[in-house]
Amino acid sequence: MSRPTMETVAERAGVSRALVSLVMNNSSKVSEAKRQAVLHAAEQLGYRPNLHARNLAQARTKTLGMIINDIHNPFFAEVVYGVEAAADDYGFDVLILNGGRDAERERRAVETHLQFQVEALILVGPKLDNDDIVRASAVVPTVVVASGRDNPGADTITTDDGRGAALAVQHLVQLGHTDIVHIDGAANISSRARSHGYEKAMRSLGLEPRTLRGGDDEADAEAAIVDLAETDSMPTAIFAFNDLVAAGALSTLEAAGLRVPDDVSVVGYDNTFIAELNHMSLTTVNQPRHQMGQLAIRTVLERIEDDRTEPTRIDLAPTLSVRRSTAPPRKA
Amino acid sequence: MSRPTMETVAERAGVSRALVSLVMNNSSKVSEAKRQAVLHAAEQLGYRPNLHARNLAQARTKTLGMIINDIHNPFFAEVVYGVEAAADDYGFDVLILNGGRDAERERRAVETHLQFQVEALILVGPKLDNDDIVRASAVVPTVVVASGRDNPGADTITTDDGRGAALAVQHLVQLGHTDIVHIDGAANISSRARSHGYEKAMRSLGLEPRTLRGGDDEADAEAAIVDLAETDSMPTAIFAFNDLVAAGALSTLEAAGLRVPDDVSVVGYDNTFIAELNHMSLTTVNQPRHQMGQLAIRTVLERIEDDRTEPTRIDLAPTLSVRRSTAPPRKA
DNA sequence: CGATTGCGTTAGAGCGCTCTAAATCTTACG
DNA sequence: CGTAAGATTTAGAGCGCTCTAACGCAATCG
Repeated sequence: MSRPTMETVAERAGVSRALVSLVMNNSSKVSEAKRQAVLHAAEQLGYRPNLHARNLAQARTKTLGMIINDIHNPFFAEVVYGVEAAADDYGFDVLILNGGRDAERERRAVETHLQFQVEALILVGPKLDNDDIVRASAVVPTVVVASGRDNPGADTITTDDGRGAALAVQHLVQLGHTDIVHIDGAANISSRARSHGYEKAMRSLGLEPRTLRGGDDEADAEAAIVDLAETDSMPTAIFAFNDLVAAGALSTLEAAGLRVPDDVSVVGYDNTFIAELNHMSLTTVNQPRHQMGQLAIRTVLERIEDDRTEPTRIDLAPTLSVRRSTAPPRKA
Repeated sequence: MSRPTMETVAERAGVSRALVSLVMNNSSKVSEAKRQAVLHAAEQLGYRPNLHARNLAQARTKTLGMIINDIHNPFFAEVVYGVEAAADDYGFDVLILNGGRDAERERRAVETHLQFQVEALILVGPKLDNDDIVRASAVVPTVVVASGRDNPGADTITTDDGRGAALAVQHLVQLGHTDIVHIDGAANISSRARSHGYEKAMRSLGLEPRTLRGGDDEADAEAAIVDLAETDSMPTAIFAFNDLVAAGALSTLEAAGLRVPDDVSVVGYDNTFIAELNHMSLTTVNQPRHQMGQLAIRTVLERIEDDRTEPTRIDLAPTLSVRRSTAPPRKA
């Protein structure tokens, strides 16, 4: 039961194949009578245009390829929504491929997208290295979202991680904290920028930074906290690399008999929905993810249309979402 | 700078277009010399096969279309990984489209996939109604994952929600609870099955079920809990429709001055990663999501190959993940 | 009334690839 | 040395669609 083609529809409607094509692309120069006839025939046959044929004939696809670092990570979901909304405005389809936190898989995903002749590539938090990105952007306009690397050749949309870290520090200092420890993101791409921001902000306020090695999830916070507890050097506030690390800190602090925020304040990063959970109620740094997604599309499509060649770099301002995990330090 | 085609490669390698095709599909009947020549030429030119042309010529795409209810929801992510792993085994690409919790968007996504000539449709927790599903499965083999409806014409992979609810009840009863309230999922598709399972399990153990209206996220739990507190009819255990509702219950109980699990035990459903967070540590019902994803692919591909026509229905067994939100009731 | 305009419609080539059938080249053997 | 069997390679049609150029026809005009 092979699917009906334009030919079939044309025959049924008693017109030529070309006319059917015109109707399908709702051209204005088709008589109402024929248009109806064609639409009716198409309806009856359950006709559906074959995108592959169309793409081949048009030599363009109106399709964008997006690769998400990890479909697990709710941080990226919001970006996806932003991307989709904007792409929709421009009449582009967005194909999503899951990177699965693995550079090799991402590389294959890029290949698949290129074979699908996507008109642009949107890489959300890619694991790919600079070489891969150069290679990709040589073939097709590429935009990288939420990854602060160089991304030579590609457009880049980020938020200013240094600034975000500074916001966290400033908030804590305003509450009266002076002893603030940072648990970093270890090898994570954004880790450097955030810890630099933290350190710079601390120093500029005349405070001594203390950075401990963390990681990218809950378990990674534990060692750091345990260490603080054992060496009796528990600060009055902790600024964690991301919400998951912060969540880990929350549990471990509690297990050590400390209360948040009474004994220790905790700030996260990313404003994922776990920060929002009432039971967590985590003060955290927010990135305008939806907007980042939208800007990614605008930037890259503008590149297609105006064939700009030099890469653009947009760095948005983060904001702070204050919740109940931070409070003034207990009076000593 | 239009991309190189087979023609270009053939010319460069000094062979015919057909030979290039053979090499690209690594046919065994090509001499090593020519193969090298072709590969080399392709490499130099940065040649990449055009999937649209190939699909058109082959009249098949080796591509599967997946639609996810909501890319936000981490519950679905694991299913995606299962699907991808299995599809990979069979050499199929999986295109993901985001349903965005909206039936209309899903409908458009189905249309897009069909125009891409996908060989099968995988609907993960669809919002579509039965009619839509019938219509889709008339065109292409379709499998529905994690939605307990009829799904006429389509294959269905679910876990037994009734059984899952029973597991929760049995666990609580074994701990010694007899006063167990269920907060349901309101209009949610799986809500009926879970609350029925709960009620049946309660009765069969000689206990009186009490079901309150909930919803599908955190906020929805609040009213129910507040009601229990105000009418002074707080049970010793609560079984929530899903983890988010359970999380809502946790917060609201705490706000009311009750401790979990000391005063009240709480069980969730879905075993999303928030249940796993140490700070939550929620006892919850687990669905074998990865396996569900894999089975979805197997089922639907088997359908393609063996052209089976009657729909299959697979109902997997849930399990219980016991964590720290449940404990024996306090001695009265 | 023949020529002109324009609208609506269509023929036909071509997009990049696969696939069948046929052509060509080797090799082995009597 | 001739030839048949294999092993390689290639010509050419066709996949379903778009797009350009050209065609037919009715209305318009001098």
